[in-house]
Amino acid sequence: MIIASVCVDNPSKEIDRLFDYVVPENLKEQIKIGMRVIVPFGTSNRLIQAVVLDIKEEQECEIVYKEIYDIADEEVVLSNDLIQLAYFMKKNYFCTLSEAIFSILPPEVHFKEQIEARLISENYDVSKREAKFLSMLSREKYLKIDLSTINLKRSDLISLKNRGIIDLKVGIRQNTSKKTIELCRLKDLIKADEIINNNRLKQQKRVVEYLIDKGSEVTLSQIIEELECTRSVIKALVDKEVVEIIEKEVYRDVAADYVHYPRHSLTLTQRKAIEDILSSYKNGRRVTLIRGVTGCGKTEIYLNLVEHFLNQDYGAIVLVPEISLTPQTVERFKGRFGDKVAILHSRLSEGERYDEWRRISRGIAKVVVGARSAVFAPIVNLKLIIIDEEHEYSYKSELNPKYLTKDVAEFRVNLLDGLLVLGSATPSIESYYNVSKGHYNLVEIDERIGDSTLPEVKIVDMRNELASGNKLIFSRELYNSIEENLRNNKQTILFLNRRGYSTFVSCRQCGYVCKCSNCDVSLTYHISSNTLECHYCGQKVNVPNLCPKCGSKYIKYFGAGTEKIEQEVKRLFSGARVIRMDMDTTRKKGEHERLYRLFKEHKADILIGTQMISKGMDFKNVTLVGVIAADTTLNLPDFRAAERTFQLLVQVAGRAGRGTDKGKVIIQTYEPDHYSIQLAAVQNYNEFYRKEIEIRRLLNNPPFTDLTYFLFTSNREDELIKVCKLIEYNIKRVLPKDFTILGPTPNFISKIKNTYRWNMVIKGNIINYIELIDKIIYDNTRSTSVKYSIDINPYSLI
DNA sequence: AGCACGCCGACT
DNA sequence: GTCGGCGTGCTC
Repeated sequence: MIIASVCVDNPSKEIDRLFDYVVPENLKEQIKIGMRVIVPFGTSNRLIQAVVLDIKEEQECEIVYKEIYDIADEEVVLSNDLIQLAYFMKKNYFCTLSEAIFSILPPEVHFKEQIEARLISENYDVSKREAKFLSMLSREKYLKIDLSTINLKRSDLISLKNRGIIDLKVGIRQNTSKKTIELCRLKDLIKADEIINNNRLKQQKRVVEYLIDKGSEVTLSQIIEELECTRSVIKALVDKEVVEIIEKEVYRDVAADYVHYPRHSLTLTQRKAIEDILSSYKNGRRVTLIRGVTGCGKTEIYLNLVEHFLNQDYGAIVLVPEISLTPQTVERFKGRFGDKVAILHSRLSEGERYDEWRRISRGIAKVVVGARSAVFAPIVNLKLIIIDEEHEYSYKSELNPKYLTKDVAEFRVNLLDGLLVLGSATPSIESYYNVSKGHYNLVEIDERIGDSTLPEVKIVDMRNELASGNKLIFSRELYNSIEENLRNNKQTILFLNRRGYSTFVSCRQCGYVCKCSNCDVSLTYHISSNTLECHYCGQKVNVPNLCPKCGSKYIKYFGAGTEKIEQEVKRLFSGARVIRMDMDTTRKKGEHERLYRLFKEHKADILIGTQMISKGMDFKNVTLVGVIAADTTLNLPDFRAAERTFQLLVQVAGRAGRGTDKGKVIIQTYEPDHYSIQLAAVQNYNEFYRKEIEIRRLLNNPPFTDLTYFLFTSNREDELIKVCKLIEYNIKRVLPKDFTILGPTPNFISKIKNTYRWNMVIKGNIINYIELIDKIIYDNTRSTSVKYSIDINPYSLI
């Protein structure tokens, strides 16, 4: 008897183990490790998907195993290296094997069980509820049943079947259908001749002649379009067996319209960088970090590296932070490698992503360009992974498993003897630390491509502005520069990492601040909707005319967001054409690209935006970048605040002066002496690293230790506190003395959507204690209202 | 996580 | 007596 051990698609901790199934006779030849199968599961045998992880022969066994219902695809979906990756993730990220496996597979291949029922006997004795259901059924044919809309449970249906009242057909339905096109071709040439010689059938004759002329298969839609005929003409020919229609699977084309992107001649620096990377790879170095200033031509280096591996028939993965934000990168890769490139990002429809995924796994696409999850792409013969802007926080998954893309990529290249290239102008402290320890090879590039030079950066102390009587959001320096830029017909980018109009609304008489009723945060005023909005739960409320607490009418708006900047710009610089890009203006699909192109084509003079405009965008005509408030990220209670501020400022500054004209950057701040602002202004990464790494060492923060962040949530505050303390006590007993446990304490945002939040942080190398701690937390929360999430080395401790 | 089973109170 | 609410325990 052949037994297959499978991992079922169920994220629950309770069943985080393999289950054995008998492989039926008809599947014995086809079944392989890494295949997706459908199995009956649980007492009611509902059908779910699973992945085969082991196949073994067993002579006799005491347990009666169930049989595998069917295979889900013809091919293996999880290659051996990806299976090993799943185990790696389970071991490192506090997640179940199922969570790991089903985040490696594309999410859209999920199955839905489909139940159909038919009435077979009307002589029944049933309950009212059952009778109501039976009245919907018919004797003649099976009807699809949606369990969520009827008042019966699965077991009730089975009971009806067992009593001989209905018959059931249980099957599965794949959520994402393959897209097919209809191809038309000649079937019978003699009959075709008859049609041509028959003068009465003018339209049919045209179709046949057209097909003969083309000499091969033509799509149905093409015939209809070109001959301006209808479907019925072709249908008639099909009925006469003159032509036949075949359905062929097509892949939805994700970036069909690309223009060829020619090979650029490389600069000496670029050539040296490539040689360095490849020779260190030959010497067994798996990882190279490129630290290159913004605008130094990293993409061209990536393109050449990919080409180098493609020439040897190896595949590559290129990761960029949230790809839709950088249409340029897609253009370049598609333009250079054409159909060999697959694109994977979050804004693809399910069908599109599924198609791209299969193009990859079948080896049709050799290169994938994508966001975070594309690191799992089943590239055939994978040898190269590139992570651009490697420091970006979007490379850390916020969902379970909370993997760091770089770790996954490193695991994969180590397994496949491949090469990992990390690129950034401001590498993460962790990565650069790996360089200093000799784990990574380093390539540094300090010159920009062509004539463009690094912009001149000015730091403006906003305290002086206020002291000099300037109450505007813009300093005099920034104001004058914007005006000058408008006069010279140059473009300006204004950056502020806060959306909305004002960040909080407060009463000047009693100090009351408008807060969300569901969350522990202040509400943001949005002028476009004239409401107060909660950025955590989305609640919108009307602005009070009078203070809800003291009844005074001195309600005032404090703090500026992008909406306010937009309004101020329009007020102060009348005639300037303004585009605002933030979550509110780019929510609609395609809106992001539209605004990007508008600005690129110089249809606007000033671009105002949040984080989303800080990376990847390349505007030649931008000579001025203004950072409205550099301190917004600096003062958060987070050990990475300085690093994030530095990175953000360098990235934003890099948007200026990418063309021939020298750029200018103005950074407004209330803390002009802070080292991350000072060093960002002169773009001195090395000095920043030296300062920052010392602080990390002193405070024992990553990369010197692991930080494990536990978030506990519940809508019952008292129980939450009790459980947290209990967990802390139990963990303290098992962990060695060199571990530090911080907390448990209420979270920075102590309540979201009426759910209370407490957190706890453990400092120390935790990897060997994961299972133990996981069990303690699981046991202590099991029969309570407390939910938890665990994150190893999170990007933010807030 | 589902889902069934089983025990207990409410109600035609 | 039957309906349904939720605590408990299992899933090859």
